Amino acid sequence: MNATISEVKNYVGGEVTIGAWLANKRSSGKIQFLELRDGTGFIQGVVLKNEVSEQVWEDAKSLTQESSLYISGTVREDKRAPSGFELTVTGLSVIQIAHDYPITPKEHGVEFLMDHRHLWLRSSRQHAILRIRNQIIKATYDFFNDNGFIKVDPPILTGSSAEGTTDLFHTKYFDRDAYLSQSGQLYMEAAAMAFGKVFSFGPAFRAEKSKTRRHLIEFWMIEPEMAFCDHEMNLRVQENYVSYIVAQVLKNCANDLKAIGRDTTKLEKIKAPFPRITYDQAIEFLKEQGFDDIEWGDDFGSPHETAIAEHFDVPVFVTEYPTKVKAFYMKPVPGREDVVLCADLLAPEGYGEIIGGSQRIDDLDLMKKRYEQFNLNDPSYKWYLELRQYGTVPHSGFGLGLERAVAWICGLEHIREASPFPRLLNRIYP
RNA sequence: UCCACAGUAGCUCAGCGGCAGAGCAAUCGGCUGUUAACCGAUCGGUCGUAGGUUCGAACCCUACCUGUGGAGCCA
Repeated sequence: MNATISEVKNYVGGEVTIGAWLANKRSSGKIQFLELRDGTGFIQGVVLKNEVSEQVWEDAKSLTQESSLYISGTVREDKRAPSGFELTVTGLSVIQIAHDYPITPKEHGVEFLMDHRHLWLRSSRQHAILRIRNQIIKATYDFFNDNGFIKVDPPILTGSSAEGTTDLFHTKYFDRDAYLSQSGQLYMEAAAMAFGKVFSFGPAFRAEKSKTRRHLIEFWMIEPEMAFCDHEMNLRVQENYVSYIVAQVLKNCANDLKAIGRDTTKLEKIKAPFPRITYDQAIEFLKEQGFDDIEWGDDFGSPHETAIAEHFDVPVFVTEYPTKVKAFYMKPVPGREDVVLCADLLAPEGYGEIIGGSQRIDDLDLMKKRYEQFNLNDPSYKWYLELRQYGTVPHSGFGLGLERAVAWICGLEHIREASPFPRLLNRIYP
């Protein structure tokens, strides 16, 4: 019977054949222990010299780390095995003997592992992280589909920048200039005016020389946008969504969280509603904490964000930032033009901003004024202004960085492990 | 772009002015319950690159290259 390692528990006492790689091997004269992996899990195969043919014994002896094979054996429950099951080997067929596999069972440095990312993905730790990433992706699709959103995909190649602040990757669009998208938000606003509630999930590119544990050059972003939705409703969607993905990971990835040593008691506290503080209050708080390098009107630096987030053990919304430090499309707080209806969601444990969101300007005249202020009268922005011209409505949305969420939920030291093939400053290989 | 730290065997590191080292990996041998197995042996080097100081440089100095951490910017 062909089986995967994850299915082996259904065949106790029976004989199975598994396609696998050799993760490690320990031998002892007349007994060999083969640590096998097949992508679904790990199992130990036990080869006994006086119970198998000479050929099987010699083939087992020839196996090296990451050699590929089909292996047959009898499934047995065993308390000594980490998974509870072992395979008493009856036969094996070598596909390929691998020579000099670079990643050994000992420790390695970051540079070496990143150079071998295509092989590093085979390790149990990377497996656990990427399975949790997959669970977050699945939970994202489920959450938005179950709440009346439809997925609409914004373009990746664009003729102009969405916010004008960050550096974009430049490319050619036949004989014209084009850029890789840093955000699909403006397009999602158009989609929201067509479908009501929409979300996107796709790659974003930022050509910034950022070099920290929180930054990727290419990352995946989830960007919901909702018509007839104000700032307050927007925050509620955000806290419900984040609580949902954390709950789904806790429910469905217990083994993976254990494999990477995540303290799940910290995740169990992540339940909506989340605390909120205004920018005004945050500035006051920072002054009390002894920060003298920030004044009202400045955007927060990393140390400021960390100080605020450390004060809470759940994510915290910082709301109503000064108009001048935020994007041109954010709606001012009624009766107070100097701050806008926006919020950043700061993750606990120093993981920084995982969501940025706002209510958007719906007033045509105000948006025209912003176009003047931000010099957006280029024809490529005309369509965005027209969204306010033909049946404008209050609307809001946000963007969540997938890898930052993965890094936080997994408790990773660095965001690079949250992406299968991370693009970092000076690294586009493999 | 700026600041800090680091490049020595395939990998992780020690050596810090006087003979180039260890553990792991690899290769060979031993062991019937191993879990990063263990034990013995063998193999393994342009000390990042270029220049300088010195009787003598892996070690001190200068420049460059590469990497890592951080700042700014952001999700």
